[in-house]
Amino acid sequence: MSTNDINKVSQLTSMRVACESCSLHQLCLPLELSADDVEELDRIIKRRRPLQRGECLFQAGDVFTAIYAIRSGSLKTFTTTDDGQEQVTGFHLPSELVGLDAITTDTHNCTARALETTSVCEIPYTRLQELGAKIPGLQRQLLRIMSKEILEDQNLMIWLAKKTAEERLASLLLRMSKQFSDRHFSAREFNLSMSRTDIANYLGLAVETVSRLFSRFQSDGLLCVDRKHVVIEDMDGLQRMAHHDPHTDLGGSRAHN
Amino acid sequence: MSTNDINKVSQLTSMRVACESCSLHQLCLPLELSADDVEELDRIIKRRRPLQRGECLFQAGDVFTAIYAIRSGSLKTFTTTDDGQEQVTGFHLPSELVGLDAITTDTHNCTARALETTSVCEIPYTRLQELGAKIPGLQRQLLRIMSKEILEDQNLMIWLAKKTAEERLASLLLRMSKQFSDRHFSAREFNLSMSRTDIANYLGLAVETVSRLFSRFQSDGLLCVDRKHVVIEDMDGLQRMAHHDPHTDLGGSRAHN
DNA sequence: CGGTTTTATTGATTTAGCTCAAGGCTTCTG
DNA sequence: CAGAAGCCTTGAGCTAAATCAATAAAACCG
Repeated sequence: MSTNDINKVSQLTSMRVACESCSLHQLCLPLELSADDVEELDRIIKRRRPLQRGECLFQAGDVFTAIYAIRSGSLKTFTTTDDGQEQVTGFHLPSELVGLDAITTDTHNCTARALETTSVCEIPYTRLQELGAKIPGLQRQLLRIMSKEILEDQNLMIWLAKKTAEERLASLLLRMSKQFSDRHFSAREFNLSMSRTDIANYLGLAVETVSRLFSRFQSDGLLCVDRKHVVIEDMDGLQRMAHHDPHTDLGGSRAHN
Repeated sequence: MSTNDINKVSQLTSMRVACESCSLHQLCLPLELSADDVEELDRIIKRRRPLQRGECLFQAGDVFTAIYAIRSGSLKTFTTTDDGQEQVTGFHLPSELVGLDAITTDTHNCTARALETTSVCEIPYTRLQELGAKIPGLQRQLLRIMSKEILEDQNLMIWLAKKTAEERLASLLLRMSKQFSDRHFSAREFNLSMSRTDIANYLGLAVETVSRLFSRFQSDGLLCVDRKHVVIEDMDGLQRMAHHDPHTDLGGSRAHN
Protein backbone atom coordinates (compact mmCIF):
# COMPACT_ATOMS: atom_id res chain seq x y z
CA MET A 1 0.00 0.00 0.00
CA SER A 2 2.84 2.40 0.74
CA THR A 3 4.16 2.11 -2.78
CA ASN A 4 0.69 2.89 -3.88
CA ASP A 5 0.62 5.96 -1.68
CA ILE A 6 3.86 7.25 -3.08
CA ASN A 7 2.48 6.77 -6.53
CA LYS A 8 -0.62 8.62 -5.51
CA VAL A 9 1.30 11.59 -4.24
CA SER A 10 3.26 12.02 -7.42
CA GLN A 11 0.14 11.41 -9.42
CA LEU A 12 -1.77 14.05 -7.56
CA THR A 13 0.92 16.60 -8.04
CA SER A 14 0.89 16.16 -11.77
CA MET A 15 -2.84 15.84 -11.56
CA ARG A 16 -3.56 19.35 -10.51
CA VAL A 17 -1.61 20.84 -13.33
CA ALA A 18 -3.25 18.38 -15.67
CA CYS A 19 -6.71 19.21 -14.47
CA GLU A 20 -6.31 22.87 -15.10
CA SER A 21 -5.36 22.32 -18.69
CA CYS A 22 -7.98 19.62 -19.07
CA SER A 23 -11.64 19.29 -19.54
CA LEU A 24 -12.50 19.39 -15.90
CA HIS A 25 -12.45 23.13 -16.05
CA GLN A 26 -16.04 22.71 -17.18
CA LEU A 27 -16.78 21.53 -13.70
CA CYS A 28 -14.55 23.70 -11.57
CA LEU A 29 -13.83 26.92 -13.41
CA PRO A 30 -17.30 28.47 -13.26
CA LEU A 31 -17.56 27.78 -9.56
CA GLU A 32 -15.07 30.21 -8.14
CA LEU A 33 -13.82 27.40 -5.99
CA SER A 34 -11.42 28.13 -3.21
CA ALA A 35 -7.94 26.66 -3.45
CA ASP A 36 -9.01 24.11 -0.85
CA ASP A 37 -12.01 23.09 -2.88
CA VAL A 38 -9.99 22.68 -6.03
CA GLU A 39 -7.57 20.56 -4.10
CA GLU A 40 -10.40 18.44 -2.81
CA LEU A 41 -11.80 18.01 -6.28
CA ASP A 42 -8.31 17.11 -7.42
CA ARG A 43 -8.05 14.50 -4.74
CA ILE A 44 -11.04 12.50 -5.89
CA ILE A 45 -9.94 12.41 -9.49
CA LYS A 46 -8.21 9.29 -10.61
CA ARG A 47 -5.77 9.31 -13.44
CA ARG A 48 -5.75 6.15 -15.48
CA ARG A 49 -3.29 4.64 -17.87
CA PRO A 50 -4.07 6.00 -21.33
CA LEU A 51 -6.35 3.83 -23.43
CA GLN A 52 -5.00 2.34 -26.61
CA ARG A 53 -6.93 2.54 -29.86
CA GLY A 54 -9.78 0.06 -29.68
CA GLU A 55 -9.80 -0.26 -25.89
CA CYS A 56 -13.04 0.40 -24.04
CA LEU A 57 -13.42 2.92 -21.24
CA PHE A 58 -16.65 1.24 -20.24
CA GLN A 59 -19.09 -1.10 -21.87
CA ALA A 60 -22.85 -1.15 -22.09
CA GLY A 61 -24.09 -3.06 -19.08
CA ASP A 62 -21.16 -2.13 -16.82
CA VAL A 63 -22.08 -0.83 -13.41
CA PHE A 64 -21.91 2.95 -13.34
CA THR A 65 -19.29 4.15 -10.89
CA ALA A 66 -17.72 7.21 -12.42
CA ILE A 67 -17.97 9.89 -15.04
CA TYR A 68 -14.99 10.63 -17.25
CA ALA A 69 -13.46 13.78 -18.64
CA ILE A 70 -11.43 13.39 -21.81
CA ARG A 71 -7.98 14.92 -21.56
CA SER A 72 -6.61 14.01 -24.93
CA GLY A 73 -7.44 11.71 -27.81
CA SER A 74 -10.99 10.83 -28.68
CA LEU A 75 -13.59 8.16 -28.29
CA LYS A 76 -16.82 7.03 -29.79
CA THR A 77 -19.82 5.92 -27.81
CA PHE A 78 -22.22 3.42 -29.29
CA THR A 79 -25.06 1.15 -28.39
CA THR A 80 -25.67 -2.26 -29.81
CA THR A 81 -29.22 -2.93 -30.90
CA ASP A 82 -31.02 -6.20 -30.21
CA ASP A 83 -30.03 -7.55 -33.57
CA GLY A 84 -26.34 -6.85 -32.99
CA GLN A 85 -26.11 -3.70 -35.06
CA GLU A 86 -23.82 -0.99 -33.79
CA GLN A 87 -25.21 2.53 -33.54
CA VAL A 88 -22.71 5.30 -32.92
CA THR A 89 -24.26 7.85 -30.56
CA GLY A 90 -21.40 10.28 -30.41
CA PHE A 91 -17.77 11.20 -30.94
CA HIS A 92 -16.10 12.71 -27.93
CA LEU A 93 -13.16 15.04 -28.05
CA PRO A 94 -11.04 16.56 -25.29
CA SER A 95 -12.99 18.65 -22.76
CA GLU A 96 -16.10 16.52 -22.93
CA LEU A 97 -17.60 14.54 -20.09
CA VAL A 98 -18.83 11.05 -20.89
CA GLY A 99 -20.97 8.65 -18.90
CA LEU A 100 -23.57 11.16 -17.74
CA ASP A 101 -26.41 9.19 -19.29
CA ALA A 102 -25.74 6.33 -16.88
CA ILE A 103 -26.78 8.23 -13.75
CA THR A 104 -30.43 7.22 -14.10
CA THR A 105 -29.91 3.53 -14.50
CA ASP A 106 -26.72 2.98 -12.47
CA THR A 107 -25.59 1.06 -15.51
CA HIS A 108 -23.81 2.23 -18.61
CA ASN A 109 -26.10 2.26 -21.60
CA CYS A 110 -23.44 2.55 -24.21
CA THR A 111 -19.89 1.44 -24.82
CA ALA A 112 -17.09 4.02 -25.03
CA ARG A 113 -14.20 2.93 -27.24
CA ALA A 114 -10.98 4.83 -27.87
CA LEU A 115 -10.50 5.88 -31.48
CA GLU A 116 -6.83 6.58 -30.82
CA THR A 117 -4.57 6.73 -27.78
CA THR A 118 -6.72 8.56 -25.29
CA SER A 119 -6.30 9.72 -21.74
CA VAL A 120 -9.13 10.53 -19.38
CA CYS A 121 -9.75 11.68 -15.85
CA GLU A 122 -12.00 9.42 -13.84
CA ILE A 123 -14.34 11.03 -11.35
CA PRO A 124 -15.96 8.50 -9.01
CA TYR A 125 -19.59 9.46 -8.82
CA THR A 126 -20.18 8.70 -5.14
CA ARG A 127 -17.20 10.83 -4.19
CA LEU A 128 -18.48 13.57 -6.44
CA GLN A 129 -21.85 13.38 -4.71
CA GLU A 130 -20.22 13.66 -1.29
CA LEU A 131 -18.23 16.61 -2.46
CA GLY A 132 -21.36 18.08 -4.01
CA ALA A 133 -22.95 18.18 -0.56
CA LYS A 134 -20.02 20.23 0.73
CA ILE A 135 -19.41 22.57 -2.16
CA PRO A 136 -22.65 24.41 -2.85
CA GLY A 137 -22.13 25.23 -6.50
CA LEU A 138 -20.78 21.88 -7.62
CA GLN A 139 -24.02 20.02 -8.00
CA ARG A 140 -25.61 23.02 -9.63
CA GLN A 141 -22.79 23.12 -12.14
CA LEU A 142 -23.32 19.45 -12.86
CA LEU A 143 -26.97 20.17 -13.57
CA ARG A 144 -25.89 22.87 -15.96
CA ILE A 145 -23.62 20.52 -17.83
CA MET A 146 -26.36 17.95 -18.14
CA SER A 147 -28.83 20.56 -19.29
CA LYS A 148 -26.33 21.55 -21.94
CA GLU A 149 -26.08 17.96 -23.07
CA ILE A 150 -29.85 17.73 -23.42
CA LEU A 151 -29.81 20.88 -25.46
CA GLU A 152 -27.09 19.60 -27.74
CA ASP A 153 -28.82 16.29 -28.23
CA GLN A 154 -31.97 18.14 -29.22
CA ASN A 155 -30.10 20.15 -31.79
CA LEU A 156 -28.61 16.95 -33.10
CA MET A 157 -32.05 15.43 -33.40
CA ILE A 158 -33.15 18.36 -35.47
CA TRP A 159 -30.52 17.87 -38.07
CA LEU A 160 -31.00 14.14 -38.12
CA ALA A 161 -34.71 14.60 -38.68
CA LYS A 162 -34.47 17.36 -41.22
CA LYS A 163 -31.16 17.66 -42.88
CA THR A 164 -29.80 16.27 -46.11
CA ALA A 165 -26.70 14.10 -46.25
CA GLU A 166 -24.74 17.12 -47.41
CA GLU A 167 -25.91 19.25 -44.49
CA ARG A 168 -25.20 16.52 -41.97
CA LEU A 169 -21.61 16.03 -42.98
CA ALA A 170 -21.01 19.77 -43.28
CA SER A 171 -22.48 20.28 -39.80
CA LEU A 172 -20.36 17.54 -38.32
CA LEU A 173 -17.18 19.00 -39.77
CA LEU A 174 -18.11 22.45 -38.51
CA ARG A 175 -18.90 21.15 -35.05
CA MET A 176 -15.56 19.42 -34.91
CA SER A 177 -13.82 22.51 -36.19
CA LYS A 178 -15.47 24.60 -33.49
CA GLN A 179 -14.56 22.14 -30.79
CA PHE A 180 -10.95 22.13 -31.89
CA SER A 181 -10.74 25.88 -32.04
CA ASP A 182 -12.39 26.18 -28.60
CA ARG A 183 -9.56 24.04 -27.32
CA HIS A 184 -7.00 26.25 -29.04
CA PHE A 185 -6.29 23.89 -31.91
CA SER A 186 -6.62 24.84 -35.52
CA ALA A 187 -10.18 25.33 -36.69
CA ARG A 188 -9.10 24.82 -40.30
CA GLU A 189 -6.95 21.74 -40.15
CA PHE A 190 -7.43 18.57 -38.14
CA ASN A 191 -7.49 14.81 -38.23
CA LEU A 192 -10.57 12.67 -38.20
CA SER A 193 -9.83 9.95 -35.71
CA MET A 194 -12.85 7.92 -36.73
CA SER A 195 -13.39 5.79 -39.82
CA ARG A 196 -15.74 6.67 -42.67
CA THR A 197 -17.91 3.82 -41.51
CA ASP A 198 -18.23 5.36 -38.04
CA ILE A 199 -19.08 8.73 -39.54
CA ALA A 200 -21.71 7.18 -41.78
CA ASN A 201 -23.17 5.21 -38.91
CA TYR A 202 -23.33 8.30 -36.72
CA LEU A 203 -24.92 10.45 -39.40
CA GLY A 204 -27.41 7.79 -40.40
CA LEU A 205 -25.96 7.50 -43.91
CA ALA A 206 -24.33 4.81 -46.02
CA VAL A 207 -20.52 4.75 -46.14
CA GLU A 208 -20.62 5.28 -49.87
CA THR A 209 -22.63 8.47 -49.44
CA VAL A 210 -20.11 9.85 -46.96
CA SER A 211 -17.25 8.99 -49.23
CA ARG A 212 -18.93 10.61 -52.22
CA LEU A 213 -19.66 13.73 -50.17
CA PHE A 214 -16.02 14.10 -49.13
CA SER A 215 -15.09 13.87 -52.77
CA ARG A 216 -17.69 16.40 -53.77
CA PHE A 217 -16.79 18.85 -51.01
CA GLN A 218 -13.22 18.57 -52.20
CA SER A 219 -14.01 19.14 -55.87
CA ASP A 220 -16.22 22.07 -54.84
CA GLY A 221 -13.16 23.58 -53.18
CA LEU A 222 -14.64 23.48 -49.68
CA LEU A 223 -12.18 21.01 -48.26
CA CYS A 224 -8.94 19.32 -48.89
CA VAL A 225 -9.14 15.75 -47.66
CA ASP A 226 -6.38 13.21 -47.58
CA ARG A 227 -7.44 10.05 -45.83
CA LYS A 228 -8.06 11.18 -42.21
CA HIS A 229 -6.53 14.60 -42.66
CA VAL A 230 -8.92 17.46 -43.36
CA VAL A 231 -8.21 21.07 -44.26
CA ILE A 232 -11.19 23.37 -44.50
CA GLU A 233 -10.56 25.64 -47.46
CA ASP A 234 -13.80 27.58 -47.50
CA MET A 235 -15.35 27.91 -44.07
CA ASP A 236 -18.16 30.18 -45.26
CA GLY A 237 -19.06 27.83 -48.06
CA LEU A 238 -19.19 24.94 -45.64
CA GLN A 239 -21.38 26.99 -43.34
CA ARG A 240 -23.74 27.73 -46.19
CA MET A 241 -23.85 24.06 -47.05
CA ALA A 242 -24.69 23.18 -43.45
CA HIS A 243 -27.43 25.71 -42.99
CA HIS A 244 -29.13 25.14 -46.25
CA ASP A 245 -30.64 28.59 -46.17
CA PRO A 246 -33.71 28.40 -48.40
CA HIS A 247 -33.32 32.01 -49.46
CA THR A 248 -29.95 31.48 -51.04
CA ASP A 249 -30.65 27.91 -52.01
CA LEU A 250 -32.77 28.09 -55.11
CA GLY A 251 -32.54 24.41 -55.95
CA GLY A 252 -35.42 22.23 -54.69
CA SER A 253 -36.55 22.85 -51.14
CA ARG A 254 -37.18 19.90 -48.89
CA ALA A 255 -39.97 19.10 -46.43
CA HIS A 256 -39.07 21.66 -43.84
CA ASN A 257 -42.48 21.92 -42.22
CA MET B 1 -51.98 41.15 -0.79
CA SER B 2 -54.30 39.60 1.76
CA THR B 3 -56.76 38.47 -0.89
CA ASN B 4 -53.81 36.96 -2.60
CA ASP B 5 -52.85 35.16 0.59
CA ILE B 6 -56.28 33.70 1.01
CA ASN B 7 -56.17 32.48 -2.55
CA LYS B 8 -52.82 30.98 -1.88
CA VAL B 9 -54.03 29.06 1.13
CA SER B 10 -56.89 27.45 -0.72
CA GLN B 11 -54.65 26.84 -3.69
CA LEU B 12 -52.06 25.12 -1.58
CA THR B 13 -54.59 22.85 0.02
CA SER B 14 -55.80 21.61 -3.32
CA MET B 15 -52.21 21.62 -4.46
CA ARG B 16 -51.01 18.86 -2.23
CA VAL B 17 -53.68 16.48 -3.34
CA ALA B 18 -53.04 17.49 -6.91
CA CYS B 19 -49.32 16.96 -6.61
CA GLU B 20 -49.64 13.46 -5.36
CA SER B 21 -51.73 12.41 -8.31
CA CYS B 22 -49.56 14.38 -10.69
CA SER B 23 -46.28 14.13 -12.39
CA LEU B 24 -44.29 15.55 -9.55
CA HIS B 25 -44.13 12.12 -8.05
CA GLN B 26 -41.13 11.72 -10.34
CA LEU B 27 -39.40 14.24 -8.15
CA CYS B 28 -40.67 13.36 -4.71
CA LEU B 29 -41.65 9.70 -4.65
CA PRO B 30 -38.22 8.14 -4.97
CA LEU B 31 -36.86 10.34 -2.23
CA GLU B 32 -38.57 8.93 0.82
CA LEU B 33 -39.29 12.48 1.80
CA SER B 34 -40.60 13.19 5.25
CA ALA B 35 -44.07 14.66 5.52
CA ASP B 36 -42.45 17.99 6.29
CA ASP B 37 -40.32 17.82 3.19
CA VAL B 38 -43.29 16.97 0.99
CA GLU B 39 -45.12 19.90 2.47
CA GLU B 40 -42.18 22.14 1.76
CA LEU B 41 -42.00 20.93 -1.81
CA ASP B 42 -45.72 21.51 -2.06
CA ARG B 43 -45.32 25.04 -0.84
CA ILE B 44 -43.00 26.12 -3.61
CA ILE B 45 -45.18 24.74 -6.37
CA LYS B 46 -47.41 27.19 -8.12
CA ARG B 47 -50.62 26.14 -9.75
CA ARG B 48 -51.50 28.09 -12.86
CA ARG B 49 -54.69 28.61 -14.75
CA PRO B 50 -54.93 25.82 -17.33
CA LEU B 51 -53.57 26.67 -20.75
CA GLN B 52 -55.96 26.75 -23.67
CA ARG B 53 -55.11 25.01 -26.92
CA GLY B 54 -52.54 27.10 -28.74
CA GLU B 55 -51.37 29.04 -25.68
CA CYS B 56 -47.69 28.99 -24.82
CA LEU B 57 -46.28 27.92 -21.48
CA PHE B 58 -43.02 29.62 -22.37
CA GLN B 59 -41.39 30.83 -25.52
CA ALA B 60 -37.91 30.51 -26.91
CA GLY B 61 -35.94 33.43 -25.57
CA ASP B 62 -37.95 33.80 -22.36
CA VAL B 63 -35.90 34.04 -19.19
CA PHE B 64 -35.78 30.69 -17.45
CA THR B 65 -37.40 30.86 -14.04
CA ALA B 66 -39.13 27.55 -13.52
CA ILE B 67 -39.53 24.00 -14.64
CA TYR B 68 -42.98 22.60 -15.26
CA ALA B 69 -44.67 19.28 -14.59
CA ILE B 70 -47.58 18.42 -16.82
CA ARG B 71 -50.67 17.41 -14.87
CA SER B 72 -53.10 16.87 -17.71
CA GLY B 73 -53.37 17.62 -21.39
CA SER B 74 -50.33 17.78 -23.61
CA LEU B 75 -47.93 20.16 -25.23
CA LYS B 76 -45.42 20.28 -27.98
CA THR B 77 -42.03 21.91 -27.73
CA PHE B 78 -40.41 23.33 -30.82
CA THR B 79 -37.60 25.56 -31.92
CA THR B 80 -37.71 27.97 -34.78
CA THR B 81 -34.74 27.86 -37.09
CA ASP B 82 -33.07 30.97 -38.49
CA ASP B 83 -35.15 30.77 -41.62
CA GLY B 84 -38.41 30.67 -39.66
CA GLN B 85 -39.05 26.96 -39.99
CA GLU B 86 -40.62 25.24 -37.02
CA GLN B 87 -38.96 22.08 -35.72
CA VAL B 88 -40.94 20.04 -33.22
CA THR B 89 -38.53 18.64 -30.61
CA GLY B 90 -41.03 16.74 -28.53
CA PHE B 91 -44.57 15.97 -27.47
CA HIS B 92 -45.11 16.04 -23.74
CA LEU B 93 -47.77 14.10 -21.91
CA PRO B 94 -48.82 14.08 -18.25
CA SER B 95 -46.01 13.17 -15.81
CA GLU B 96 -43.29 14.77 -17.85
CA LEU B 97 -41.13 17.66 -16.79
CA VAL B 98 -40.47 20.37 -19.35
CA GLY B 99 -38.00 23.23 -19.36
CA LEU B 100 -34.97 21.28 -18.13
CA ASP B 101 -32.93 22.17 -21.17
CA ALA B 102 -33.01 25.85 -20.15
CA ILE B 103 -30.89 25.40 -17.04
CA THR B 104 -27.62 25.89 -18.92
CA THR B 105 -28.50 29.07 -20.67
CA ASP B 106 -30.93 30.68 -18.19
CA THR B 107 -33.10 31.17 -21.23
CA HIS B 108 -35.66 28.90 -22.80
CA ASN B 109 -34.42 27.43 -26.03
CA CYS B 110 -37.74 26.22 -27.29
CA THR B 111 -41.36 27.23 -27.18
CA ALA B 112 -43.88 25.03 -25.36
CA ARG B 113 -47.38 25.27 -26.81
CA ALA B 114 -50.50 23.52 -25.51
CA LEU B 115 -52.00 21.05 -27.96
CA GLU B 116 -55.22 20.99 -25.97
CA THR B 117 -56.42 22.33 -22.63
CA THR B 118 -53.47 21.59 -20.39
CA SER B 119 -52.68 22.13 -16.74
CA VAL B 120 -49.21 22.22 -15.29
CA CYS B 121 -47.44 22.67 -11.99
CA GLU B 122 -44.84 25.39 -11.97
CA ILE B 123 -41.72 24.85 -9.90
CA PRO B 124 -39.64 28.00 -9.53
CA TYR B 125 -36.06 26.96 -10.08
CA THR B 126 -34.42 29.19 -7.50
CA ARG B 127 -36.80 27.90 -4.84
CA LEU B 128 -36.07 24.36 -5.94
CA GLN B 129 -32.34 25.04 -5.62
CA GLU B 130 -32.80 26.40 -2.11
CA LEU B 131 -34.80 23.37 -1.20
CA GLY B 132 -32.22 21.15 -2.85
CA ALA B 133 -29.64 22.45 -0.42
CA LYS B 134 -31.85 21.38 2.47
CA ILE B 135 -33.14 18.06 1.23
CA PRO B 136 -30.16 15.89 0.42
CA GLY B 137 -31.75 13.62 -2.16
CA LEU B 138 -33.64 16.22 -4.12
CA GLN B 139 -30.83 17.49 -6.28
CA ARG B 140 -29.62 13.96 -6.86
CA GLN B 141 -33.06 13.01 -8.05
CA LEU B 142 -33.08 15.96 -10.39
CA LEU B 143 -29.80 14.72 -11.84
CA ARG B 144 -31.39 11.33 -12.37
CA ILE B 145 -34.29 12.81 -14.23
CA MET B 146 -32.00 14.78 -16.46
CA SER B 147 -29.84 11.77 -17.10
CA LYS B 148 -32.95 9.90 -18.13
CA GLU B 149 -33.82 12.66 -20.53
CA ILE B 150 -30.38 12.47 -22.11
CA LEU B 151 -30.81 8.73 -22.47
CA GLU B 152 -34.19 9.09 -24.12
CA ASP B 153 -32.95 11.75 -26.48
CA GLN B 154 -30.13 9.44 -27.52
CA ASN B 155 -32.55 6.66 -28.25
CA LEU B 156 -34.60 9.08 -30.25
CA MET B 157 -31.55 10.08 -32.23
CA ILE B 158 -30.92 6.47 -33.09
CA TRP B 159 -34.25 5.99 -34.69
CA LEU B 160 -34.09 9.28 -36.48
CA ALA B 161 -30.72 8.36 -37.91
CA LYS B 162 -31.53 4.81 -38.82
CA LYS B 163 -35.17 4.01 -39.05
CA THR B 164 -37.57 3.98 -41.94
CA ALA B 165 -40.70 6.10 -42.03
CA GLU B 166 -42.70 3.03 -41.07
CA GLU B 167 -40.53 2.29 -38.05
CA ARG B 168 -40.59 5.88 -36.88
CA LEU B 169 -44.34 6.15 -36.81
CA ALA B 170 -44.74 2.71 -35.26
CA SER B 171 -42.22 3.63 -32.56
CA LEU B 172 -43.96 6.89 -31.81
CA LEU B 173 -47.32 5.19 -31.42
CA LEU B 174 -45.79 2.56 -29.15
CA ARG B 175 -44.06 5.16 -27.03
CA MET B 176 -47.30 7.03 -26.61
CA SER B 177 -49.13 3.83 -25.81
CA LYS B 178 -46.57 2.99 -23.14
CA GLN B 179 -46.75 6.43 -21.64
CA PHE B 180 -50.53 6.24 -21.44
CA SER B 181 -50.50 2.80 -19.87
CA ASP B 182 -47.85 3.92 -17.36
CA ARG B 183 -50.28 6.59 -16.33
CA HIS B 184 -53.09 4.06 -16.02
CA PHE B 185 -54.82 4.98 -19.23
CA SER B 186 -55.55 2.54 -21.98
CA ALA B 187 -52.52 1.34 -23.88
CA ARG B 188 -54.69 0.33 -26.82
CA GLU B 189 -56.91 3.31 -27.34
CA PHE B 190 -56.07 6.98 -27.15
CA ASN B 191 -56.30 10.33 -28.86
CA LEU B 192 -53.53 12.03 -30.72
CA SER B 193 -53.64 15.60 -29.56
CA MET B 194 -51.26 16.78 -32.25
CA SER B 195 -51.87 17.32 -35.94
CA ARG B 196 -50.50 15.14 -38.71
CA THR B 197 -48.26 18.04 -39.63
CA ASP B 198 -46.76 18.11 -36.14
CA ILE B 199 -46.18 14.37 -36.21
CA ALA B 200 -44.52 14.59 -39.60
CA ASN B 201 -42.38 17.49 -38.48
CA TYR B 202 -41.31 15.66 -35.34
CA LEU B 203 -40.48 12.45 -37.20
CA GLY B 204 -38.65 14.23 -39.98
CA LEU B 205 -41.14 13.11 -42.63
CA ALA B 206 -43.54 14.72 -45.06
CA VAL B 207 -47.18 15.02 -43.99
CA GLU B 208 -48.24 12.93 -46.95
CA THR B 209 -45.99 10.10 -45.84
CA VAL B 210 -47.47 10.11 -42.36
CA SER B 211 -50.96 10.12 -43.76
CA ARG B 212 -50.19 7.24 -46.10
CA LEU B 213 -48.64 5.26 -43.26
CA PHE B 214 -51.71 5.67 -41.09
CA SER B 215 -53.78 4.39 -43.98
CA ARG B 216 -51.46 1.47 -44.55
CA PHE B 217 -51.25 0.52 -40.88
CA GLN B 218 -55.02 0.52 -40.88
CA SER B 219 -55.39 -1.63 -43.99
CA ASP B 220 -52.75 -3.99 -42.56
CA GLY B 221 -55.01 -4.41 -39.54
CA LEU B 222 -52.50 -2.91 -37.09
CA LEU B 223 -54.57 0.10 -36.18
CA CYS B 224 -57.96 1.59 -36.42
CA VAL B 225 -57.65 5.31 -36.96
CA ASP B 226 -60.40 7.84 -37.12
CA ARG B 227 -59.07 11.32 -37.30
CA LYS B 228 -57.27 11.83 -33.95
CA HIS B 229 -58.62 8.69 -32.38
CA VAL B 230 -56.37 5.63 -32.51
CA VAL B 231 -57.08 2.06 -31.50
CA ILE B 232 -54.15 -0.34 -31.65
CA GLU B 233 -55.53 -3.61 -32.99
CA ASP B 234 -52.32 -5.60 -33.19
CA MET B 235 -49.76 -4.53 -30.63
CA ASP B 236 -47.30 -7.30 -31.55
CA GLY B 237 -47.51 -6.46 -35.21
CA LEU B 238 -46.84 -2.82 -34.46
CA GLN B 239 -43.89 -3.83 -32.31
CA ARG B 240 -42.50 -5.90 -35.13
CA MET B 241 -42.94 -2.99 -37.48
CA ALA B 242 -41.09 -0.70 -35.10
CA HIS B 243 -38.15 -2.97 -34.52
CA HIS B 244 -37.67 -3.98 -38.08
CA ASP B 245 -35.87 -7.15 -37.07
CA PRO B 246 -33.66 -8.04 -40.05
CA HIS B 247 -34.03 -11.76 -39.34
CA THR B 248 -37.76 -11.77 -39.82
CA ASP B 249 -37.65 -9.07 -42.41
CA LEU B 250 -36.56 -10.73 -45.59
CA GLY B 251 -37.30 -7.78 -47.83
CA GLY B 252 -34.29 -5.56 -48.61
CA SER B 253 -32.08 -4.71 -45.67
CA ARG B 254 -31.07 -1.12 -45.16
CA ALA B 255 -27.78 0.52 -44.22
CA HIS B 256 -27.71 -0.59 -40.63
CA ASN B 257 -23.97 -0.44 -40.16
C1' DC C 1 -76.13 27.43 -42.32
C1' DG C 2 -73.40 28.40 -46.34
C1' DG C 3 -68.82 29.88 -47.30
C1' DT C 4 -64.02 30.02 -46.13
C1' DT C 5 -59.97 28.08 -44.12
C1' DT C 6 -57.55 24.52 -42.36
C1' DT C 7 -56.30 19.66 -42.19
C1' DA C 8 -56.17 15.10 -44.13
C1' DT C 9 -56.08 11.79 -47.75
C1' DT C 10 -54.80 9.79 -52.18
C1' DG C 11 -52.45 9.61 -56.72
C1' DA C 12 -48.58 10.63 -60.02
C1' DT C 13 -43.97 11.82 -60.58
C1' DT C 14 -39.23 12.89 -59.19
C1' DT C 15 -35.11 12.46 -56.57
C1' DA C 16 -31.75 11.74 -52.75
C1' DG C 17 -29.50 8.42 -51.06
C1' DC C 18 -29.23 3.20 -50.61
C1' DT C 19 -27.71 -1.18 -52.56
C1' DC C 20 -24.86 -3.86 -55.30
C1' DA C 21 -20.53 -4.39 -57.60
C1' DA C 22 -15.89 -3.76 -58.62
C1' DG C 23 -11.34 -1.84 -58.19
C1' DG C 24 -7.54 0.72 -55.69
C1' DC C 25 -5.06 1.86 -51.76
C1' DT C 26 -3.41 1.00 -46.76
C1' DT C 27 -2.10 -1.52 -43.17
C1' DC C 28 -1.00 -5.87 -41.07
C1' DT C 29 1.28 -10.40 -40.82
C1' DG C 30 4.25 -13.98 -41.59
C1' DC D 1 7.90 -8.14 -49.50
C1' DA D 2 4.13 -10.91 -50.87
C1' DG D 3 -0.33 -12.03 -49.75
C1' DA D 4 -4.42 -11.12 -47.09
C1' DA D 5 -7.66 -8.31 -44.97
C1' DG D 6 -9.68 -4.12 -44.30
C1' DC D 7 -10.83 0.52 -45.63
C1' DC D 8 -11.99 3.89 -49.08
C1' DT D 9 -13.63 5.40 -53.50
C1' DT D 10 -16.32 5.38 -57.74
C1' DG D 11 -19.96 3.76 -60.93
C1' DA D 12 -24.69 2.01 -62.17
C1' DG D 13 -29.05 1.04 -61.03
C1' DC D 14 -33.11 0.92 -57.68
C1' DT D 15 -36.21 2.26 -54.08
C1' DA D 16 -38.20 4.83 -50.22
C1' DA D 17 -39.85 8.89 -49.43
C1' DA D 18 -40.24 13.78 -51.14
C1' DT D 19 -42.64 16.92 -54.10
C1' DC D 20 -46.42 18.35 -56.82
C1' DA D 21 -51.28 18.26 -57.56
C1' DA D 22 -55.95 17.57 -56.73
C1' DT D 23 -59.80 16.34 -53.87
C1' DA D 24 -62.29 15.49 -49.61
C1' DA D 25 -63.53 16.20 -45.13
C1' DA D 26 -63.46 18.89 -40.77
C1' DA D 27 -63.41 22.98 -38.29
C1' DC D 28 -64.17 27.71 -38.02
C1' DC D 29 -66.96 31.86 -38.47
C1' DG D 30 -69.77 35.57 -39.73
